[in-house]
Amino acid sequence: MKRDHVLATAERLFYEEGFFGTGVDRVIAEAGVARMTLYKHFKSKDNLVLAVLDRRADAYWAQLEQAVSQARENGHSACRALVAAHGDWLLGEGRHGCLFLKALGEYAAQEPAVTQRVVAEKKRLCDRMEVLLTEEGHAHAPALAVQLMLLLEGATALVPVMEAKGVVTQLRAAASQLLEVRSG
Amino acid sequence: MKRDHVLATAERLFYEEGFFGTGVDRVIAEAGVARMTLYKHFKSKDNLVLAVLDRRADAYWAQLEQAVSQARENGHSACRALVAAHGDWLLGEGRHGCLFLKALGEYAAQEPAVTQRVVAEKKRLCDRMEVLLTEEGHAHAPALAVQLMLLLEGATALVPVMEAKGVVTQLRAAASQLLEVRSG
DNA sequence: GGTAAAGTAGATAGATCGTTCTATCCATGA
DNA sequence: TCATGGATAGAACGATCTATCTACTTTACC
Repeated sequence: MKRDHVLATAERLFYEEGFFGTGVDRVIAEAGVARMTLYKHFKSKDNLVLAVLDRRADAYWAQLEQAVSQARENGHSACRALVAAHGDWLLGEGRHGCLFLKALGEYAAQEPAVTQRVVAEKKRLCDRMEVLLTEEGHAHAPALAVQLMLLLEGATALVPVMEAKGVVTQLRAAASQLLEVRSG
Repeated sequence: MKRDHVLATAERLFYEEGFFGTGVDRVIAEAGVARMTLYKHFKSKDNLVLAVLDRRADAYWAQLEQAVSQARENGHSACRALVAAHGDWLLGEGRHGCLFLKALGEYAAQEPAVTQRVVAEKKRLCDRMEVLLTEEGHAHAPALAVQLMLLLEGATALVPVMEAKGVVTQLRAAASQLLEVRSG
């Protein structure tokens, strides 16, 4: 299907050059499809943007949940696995920061659907973290989940402007420290 | 001067609605000045963007350094004061995240001067933190500075999508924990 | 082999973008 | 009083934007 090819191309361009900075002409040129092909699958650019966010979230969560499953099979901490998987994601696909926050920054004042989608995405991650923390017997799981979110989002934000490997290293170190103190 | 009024208006609009999302027409309309007044003070929109970043940095650093000075006068930890001041900044002026990273997201692929400016800004904060940590006798100051940066940037990134007061509360709590462990 | 769907190229519309230009207004100080 | 210079409104430029339309070609399937 051309649909996913357009989607993949749009995701890459939006991520590298911004949403407003990437015109529809650019997307179809790089995807090598006709303009009407794009508008057949997505009724507007806003619609395409939302579809791109969904695609990105799917890939991210697939990587995260696989790491969590694997940790469970090996009897390792799922929380640590999640943090580590986020770090891996950043090194592999996160060079330009968080696509969701990027979308929020450009569309917040103009497209409520984007705001809603981004808020839901971050809540999902925070909730997931909280569940894992609770399962592993941490006290104050909600507060600790927010603290770990700070580290994850901080790393995502800094990867574009600092040395990526160093950022991820310190992400793991700091998360370890926050997890140590309160765990049994 | 009209210059600063244009600058203040542009800063607000760029921050709330994005750089590409805010046209020059919008800036001059909200500032209540003529088009040529803007172009007399700023030779292009890109130029205006860079000036807005400088203005924003000035306000941010004034607030931060004042807190550091005050902490020193009272014999308190300057590191903690810096973290706390960043939290205060977020609650007051940080509703929509980091203006610099927002600019990076929109202009990175297109205007190298913006990238350079943003990288320098983040480096400045990290270096400042490292100096304060060293002064207060923390071991591994460079690594710890990055870890605290993760928390600061994470809080900045999350304020737009989560409850702001909770985010800042956990920022302080997590920073306390990272600072406790290694301090004498 | 024929039919229906999917994709193609390209023109087009209408809006908005950043930027420049002109012509007019109004304040200040000599 | 008059000149100078900054600010004004608004027209205009070419470029670019999203979106639509038409007409033609390819693909896939019964």
